[in-house]
Amino acid sequence: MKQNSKLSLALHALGHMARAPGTPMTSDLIAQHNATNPVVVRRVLGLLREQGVVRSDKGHAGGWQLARPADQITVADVYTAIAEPFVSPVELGPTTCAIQRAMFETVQAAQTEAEQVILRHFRERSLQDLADAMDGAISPLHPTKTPL
Amino acid sequence: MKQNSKLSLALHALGHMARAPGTPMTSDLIAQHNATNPVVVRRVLGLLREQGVVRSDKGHAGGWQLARPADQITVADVYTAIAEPFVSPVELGPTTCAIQRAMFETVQAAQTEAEQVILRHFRERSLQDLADAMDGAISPLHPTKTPL
DNA sequence: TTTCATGTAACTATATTGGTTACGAGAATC
DNA sequence: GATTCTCGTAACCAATATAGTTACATGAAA
Repeated sequence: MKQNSKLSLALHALGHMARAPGTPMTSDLIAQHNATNPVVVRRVLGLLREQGVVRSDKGHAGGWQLARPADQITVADVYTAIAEPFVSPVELGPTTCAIQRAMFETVQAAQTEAEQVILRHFRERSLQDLADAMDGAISPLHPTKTPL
Repeated sequence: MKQNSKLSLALHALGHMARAPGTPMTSDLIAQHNATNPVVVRRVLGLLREQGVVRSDKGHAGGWQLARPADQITVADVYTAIAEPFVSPVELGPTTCAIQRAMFETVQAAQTEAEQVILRHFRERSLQDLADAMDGAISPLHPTKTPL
């Protein structure tokens, strides 16, 4: 796995869950599909469970599945559950320097708006949209490939 | 120094340079002001020199100064010279999975627009704006504190 | 009771980042 | 010309963050 890997892992796994509602996926299976470790999968999906996005069950026929229909879960739900914003805020220690404060304000304003843009994008995408990609259905947000 | 430290260091230093045009600042002085090391300062400002934002001179009365007037250098110039975008693109290895590709497109679209937003903000700010902050002048982008 | 699966702690491995040391080169001063 | 000041850069070290791994406990179904 590489960077931003948690979100990739989560979205990929949930996308597949969206295609087989009611059929739990095991951490082991997900790990294999993503060239990683079951424990890592549990760590990531555990964050989603805390936010009520997925549920997990132990024992035979156990595993992970969506907590509600795929069209009622947005990419933003997953993104915020991961709790790792793309733009991590700059920090400003105690300073008396007006230049530093001015710089900080500028950077922070840009970062805040950037993060909002990301959330806006992600709110417009459901897991169902991702799952539909497998049927060759192209999302309305990329009309370039529309059949006609 | 902490995270995003390069940009902070650079903007802080250049902000001060903007207030004393023609007077070079040494790496040593900048390092002290930022609780870091002269070598680190040279590494960061070296990136800016490559992009023609600052110049450096050796020997007595040497040091760093702006390569052009402060009102002709934007925060975006500095930001891009640092070459460390706030939103680092997700990577997608070779995959045949349509869900992964759909996910990748969604994330990438959001990231691209977010980065554009950041650049737009930064292009509207010059080093002169930052320097003016020391005179109590409040930037037009934060009219809340306008004297009246 | 065995097996399957998650839950979680603890440790290890690796990558990134910044800090440090060391040495070289050019420019001004003495 | 020698000294001093400054940047330029390579090489190494330390700290941090992230993911991978092992180990063991818990709960549920067969």
